[in-house]
Amino acid sequence: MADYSFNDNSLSQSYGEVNQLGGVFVNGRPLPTPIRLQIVQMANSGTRPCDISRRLKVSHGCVSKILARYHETGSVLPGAIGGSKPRVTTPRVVGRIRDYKVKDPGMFAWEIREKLLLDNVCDKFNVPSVSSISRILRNKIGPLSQPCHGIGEGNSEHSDSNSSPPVSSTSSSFVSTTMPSSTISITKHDLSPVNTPSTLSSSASICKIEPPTWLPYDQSSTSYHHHNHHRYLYPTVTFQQQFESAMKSPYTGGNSIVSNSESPFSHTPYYYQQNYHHPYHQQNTSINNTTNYASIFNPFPYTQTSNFAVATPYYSSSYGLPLTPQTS
DNA sequence: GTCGTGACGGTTGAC
DNA sequence: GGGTCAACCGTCACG
Repeated sequence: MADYSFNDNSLSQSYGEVNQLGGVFVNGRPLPTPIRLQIVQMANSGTRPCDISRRLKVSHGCVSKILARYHETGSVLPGAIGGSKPRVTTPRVVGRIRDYKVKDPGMFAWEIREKLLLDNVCDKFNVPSVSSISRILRNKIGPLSQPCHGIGEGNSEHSDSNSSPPVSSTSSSFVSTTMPSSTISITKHDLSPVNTPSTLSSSASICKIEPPTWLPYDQSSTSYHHHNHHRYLYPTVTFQQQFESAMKSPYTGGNSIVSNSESPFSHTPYYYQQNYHHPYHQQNTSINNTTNYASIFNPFPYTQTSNFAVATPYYSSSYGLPLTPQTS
C-alpha cells in the first residue's frame, strides 16, 4: 500500500507543529494543495474520512472541512486569507450619487441605488447598500440630502423615508426586521461589511438585507468577467483539472478562477531544490495515480503571496448549491 | 468508532 | 512602519 503520509522527516524537519496523529502542520496556514487534492481523491475513491485522516495524518476535522468545502464549491483550494473587500463607495460612485441628488433632491436612497445599477455605474456586485448611500448623503453630500418630503416623517437620521422603497414593493430583497425571526435568519454573510445595513442596529424598523449574489453554478464560465468579485463565484474547473494543474505546479492554484497572474503560494528555494526536478513532475498524472506524491512535496515552508488570488465562494449554505461537485 | 461542529490560537493582508 | 480588523487556516475536544 502506498504511504500517503506527508510528514516525511526529510521534508518536515523543523517546520510547523505536530498534531496528535503525528502529522506536521503550520498553524494558521492551509494544507498544501497536493494534500488537499489527495484528500479529495481518496474520498472519491471510496476511502472513509477517518481512514484519510489516519493515512495522511491530518485531523479528521480538517478532512471534514476540506471535503465539505469541495462538495459545496467544487474547489479544493483554500480561501483567501487576510485582506479586506474592496471599497464600493469610490469617489466616482460618490460623485454620481451627488449628481443624482443635485438633479433630484427628493430622490430616495433606494432610487439612487437602482439608478446606479441602471446607469451601469455599479453592477450588482459592487453597488453600495441603501444604508451606505444614505450615509453618503448624510455625511458627504450634506444639505442636498435633507429630506424634502415633509414634515412629520420623523428623524431623518433613522427614518425609512429616504432609504426604503415603498412598502408595497414586491422585491424579495427587502425584508422587514420586524418579521418573525423564523422568517429570516441573518447569516455570517448577511452581516458581512458588504451587506450589513447600517440601520440594523439602529432604531429603524425596516432595513434592507441583501441576498447573496452568488452566480448559479452553470454560470461559472463567465466568472472571469468579474475578477473583482471572484470571492463570490464558483470554480470553473473540474477536480481532475485542478488535480492536474496542481501536479504540474503544486503550489500554484490549479483553478482557472484565479483571477490574476499571481499564484496563491510561492515556491521556496528549498522546494525547488528538493523537488523541482523530481521525476514525478514529468509523469502524466491522473486522479487514479496512487503514487506517493504527497511525500515528494515539501509542505513547509510556503508563503502566501497575494490575497484574493484564489476565488473563494463564500456563502451561506442555504442557497440551492449543487450537492455534488461538477464532475465532467 | 465516526463525523459534524465550534472554540481556539494562529497567519495574512487591506485599511 | 505599526496597529487594527476581519477574513482565513488546522487542530482539538465535545456530543
